Amino acid sequence: MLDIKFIRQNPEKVQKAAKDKGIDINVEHVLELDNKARGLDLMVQKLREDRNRVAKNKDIEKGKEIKIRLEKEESALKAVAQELNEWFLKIPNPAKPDVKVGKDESDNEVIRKWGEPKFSAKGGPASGWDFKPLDHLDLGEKLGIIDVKSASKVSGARFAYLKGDAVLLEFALIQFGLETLIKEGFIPIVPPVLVTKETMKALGYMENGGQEDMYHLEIDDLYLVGTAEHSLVPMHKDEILNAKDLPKRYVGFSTAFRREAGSYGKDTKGILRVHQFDKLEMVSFVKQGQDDREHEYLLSLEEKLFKALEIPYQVVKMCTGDLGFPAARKYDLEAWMPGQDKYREVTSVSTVTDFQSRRLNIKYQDGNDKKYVNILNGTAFAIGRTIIAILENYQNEDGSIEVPKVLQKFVGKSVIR
RNA sequence: GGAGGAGUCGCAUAGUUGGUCCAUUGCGGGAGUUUGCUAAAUUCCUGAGCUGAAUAAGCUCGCGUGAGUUCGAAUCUCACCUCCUCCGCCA
Repeated sequence: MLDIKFIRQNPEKVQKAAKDKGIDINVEHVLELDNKARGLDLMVQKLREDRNRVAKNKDIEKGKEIKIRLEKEESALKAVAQELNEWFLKIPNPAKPDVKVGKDESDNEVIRKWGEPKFSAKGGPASGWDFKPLDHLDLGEKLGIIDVKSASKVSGARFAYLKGDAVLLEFALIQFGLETLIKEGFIPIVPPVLVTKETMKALGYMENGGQEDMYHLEIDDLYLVGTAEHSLVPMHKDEILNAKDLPKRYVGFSTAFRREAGSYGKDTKGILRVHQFDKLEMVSFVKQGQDDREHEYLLSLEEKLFKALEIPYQVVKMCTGDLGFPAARKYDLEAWMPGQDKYREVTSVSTVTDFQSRRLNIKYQDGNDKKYVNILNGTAFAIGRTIIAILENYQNEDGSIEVPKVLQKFVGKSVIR
């Protein structure tokens, strides 16, 4: 949610920002409702003033008269305020000025690359590789560490069993990620994975069809989180943090649940796109105006982790059309995946500025002022996809897998065979 | 699931025969003054908004949430939510 004052003062800016994100809203209509609500509010306040004065004088007759008028105005105000709120919440967070205006992912920009893509079709055997790489599912099945078939019997499509050394890899990634981030001062958290509808709404993910991708438990009206962010960010709902305690950084470990509605037929092979996967997620709460710096910091940590794994990647900066509703800027880190001969998204880091903290009412006390915090979130490891990248990049001709050096002490071996 | 108890302006507290409560006090936080420093003393400010050029003045709302009773509710009624204690069940 934006500051209504900001919308009053910059209606055309807000309108354009929504358009850039491909979201259809009518700012003028919102301002009309706002105007109407303010007029009614003024009248209601005046009547209440009269009422209070009359009550003090114990003028019962006059009080009765005011009461009737007040009830009428109050219900009118309530109706307008409700309609206003409905439209108001549909206004997306504008992108930062440095974000490129674009329609969809085809307009995203690759801003840097790291590492030499192995097994690249372009470089091919010429670059020293004399066998054709397998994809993660072929490797995983050969090694007996990924089982999609059994999962489909038990749970349906887009689920998987990780077995044996894949499980060791998962826990190694978690340990390595935690070790790295705890050194940076992050507080580790295991959060709830079920949250209320109010929480999801407050996060701004129920707008524009966002609820389509979340599992909903009807009897209890609870939602399964799509990422730990969904329960980490609202942890401080309705709180006033101390400026001294900022920045506050958390690293959460949880399972993420996604319906993947609308992605039928896309990435159906293996565990690239599944309904359930585990994830290490970073969330930062920072002071106003410090989100840009924090954004670069979180991105640098993501890069640090993948550099440590020695997996080639590229950093992609999202254009306005690919940002999502609450984000003001977003970077994806795409790891090289030889099985597909392309880079695929493995992490994502966004600043939502004060968009979520307004709805969630998370402030900090800075001197005498109470200000809304800026919130950022980013992936440390999406475990499943990181395992894919490891299997495919570290494969040998015989189908065995070298274990990345930094993970060896956690896996307890240097080769998976 | 059952029985009790409780939810007050960052934290902790006072206030329930309805009417100087537009809510007490302490701590924390902020601004200033004083003492050479550390530290302490002391004054003022410290819920959210609205009208307004205004750091002038005034007003409204706010005591878990939402309804209701009333001329008037933190105080009365109802529903709901959350937390605590005990019992039952269970990883």
